[in-house]
Amino acid sequence: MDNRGSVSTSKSGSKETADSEISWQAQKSAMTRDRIMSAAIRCFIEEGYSNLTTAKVATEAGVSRGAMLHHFPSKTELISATVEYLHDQLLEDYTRRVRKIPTRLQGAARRRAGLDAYWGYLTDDLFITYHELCVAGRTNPELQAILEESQAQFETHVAECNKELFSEWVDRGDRFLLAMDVTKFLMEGMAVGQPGGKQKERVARMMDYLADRLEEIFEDENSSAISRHS
Amino acid sequence: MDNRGSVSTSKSGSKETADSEISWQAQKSAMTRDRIMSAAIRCFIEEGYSNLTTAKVATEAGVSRGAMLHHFPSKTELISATVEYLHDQLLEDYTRRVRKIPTRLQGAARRRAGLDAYWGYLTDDLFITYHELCVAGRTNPELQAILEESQAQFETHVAECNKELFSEWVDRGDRFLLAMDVTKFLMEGMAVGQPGGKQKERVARMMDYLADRLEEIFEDENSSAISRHS
DNA sequence: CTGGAAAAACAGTCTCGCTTGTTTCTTTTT
DNA sequence: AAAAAGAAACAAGCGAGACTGTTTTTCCAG
Repeated sequence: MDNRGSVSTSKSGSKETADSEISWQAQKSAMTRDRIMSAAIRCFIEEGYSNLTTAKVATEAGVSRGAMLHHFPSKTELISATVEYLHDQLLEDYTRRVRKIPTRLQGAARRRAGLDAYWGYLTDDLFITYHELCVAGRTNPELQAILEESQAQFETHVAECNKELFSEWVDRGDRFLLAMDVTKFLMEGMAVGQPGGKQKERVARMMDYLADRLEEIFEDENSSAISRHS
Repeated sequence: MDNRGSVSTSKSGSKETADSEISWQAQKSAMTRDRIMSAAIRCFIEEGYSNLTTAKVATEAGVSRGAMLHHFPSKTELISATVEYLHDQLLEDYTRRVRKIPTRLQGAARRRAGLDAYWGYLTDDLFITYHELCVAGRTNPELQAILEESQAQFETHVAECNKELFSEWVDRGDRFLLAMDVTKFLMEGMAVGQPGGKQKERVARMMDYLADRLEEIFEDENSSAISRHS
């Protein structure tokens, strides 16, 4: 809830009340929390959800178990906090990838770059971890509750990003939603599905196919190709 | 390896050597093994991979822990055997769903029924469990080894089934593979992805869209709609 | 300003419960 | 009688969280 992100380390003077807004102690506390949550994510990535222990996280973070238990009284609270932290990281990651698309790209090329950005996001360790947590959440009510909250929030944010990326199409109503769903499901399927052979070629071909379909969805003239079922 | 599937329970007489091929004791042993592996799958479904304990499986199977350890000397061996068992169940499940499609359905209607069958398969508990195991396998080498083996085998089998279902199209080479990949990735994406709101409507719309695209892929006349990138 | 009490951050140890796998014993089948 | 199946008690390891002690920061009385 109180999201005091990463703090700047202005630790030199002890008495200078320049940053009197937030006390030094609170800054230090926030830094430790961040270190611990980052460590937890690394542990998730390395060993998976089921093999996570508080001792490993503490070691990875470079703090004692006692210190960690001070910040996160129970394992559950640690995981909860880490999920929220991960959620923020994911949002930032996606946003960064979208922002990185050069503005000179326009039209179809820009949209294609958007697809590639999304693919990069989906194949990143952060998303893999997120997906793993979702799977674990199926049999863990409290985890699921946390995830559901951030999921809705995230989908909204992605929709915002996409409205910006595909500004030409936002007023297309149903078609816009259809295009977003096709993209989401198809690419997530490739990202989380069981690889099988020749993964790279198949993905490349799918991306081309998908790009074509998106352009097709928004072609006005031939409406028949979009929905025979209406 | 030695796959003595489910055995028929002809337990009445003790001295009748009608089924002298396989001894009664071996039958009993196989039955107990099956009971235990089924119980393990139920435990996977109910509590997930990370919460599985040998004690729970034994209770669920209605045998003592000692008896279970007699058949499966370690937890690892239990899981290995269960994964193979699950793999067989999955194959059977998919085959049964495909076989259930009435032969009177032909052409597009038959293909659409094939999609629905696949969707049923993907949303069944068995597949959910399988996917969960795949996720867990990421950080568990020996589990991954088992899964990889059955994965390749499974994909081959599904391809066989599909050649039967879509016999009109098997000689289309690339397009057939493309169609299968689109189907696989899109539907798996819907099945394992994070639900989000209005799941049912979105899935229904996707299924219609997918069905149309498949028909489109195999339309000969207008080749331009299939691949602009060539 | 400043000494010191209060509070927060941090560290290490201990215990309890859970899970696994071994061992020993009884029952059933051959 | 021998071998296999099944049952139960036992030992060992591990992880979570409680507990106790130490250091650092804050804040206020003097």
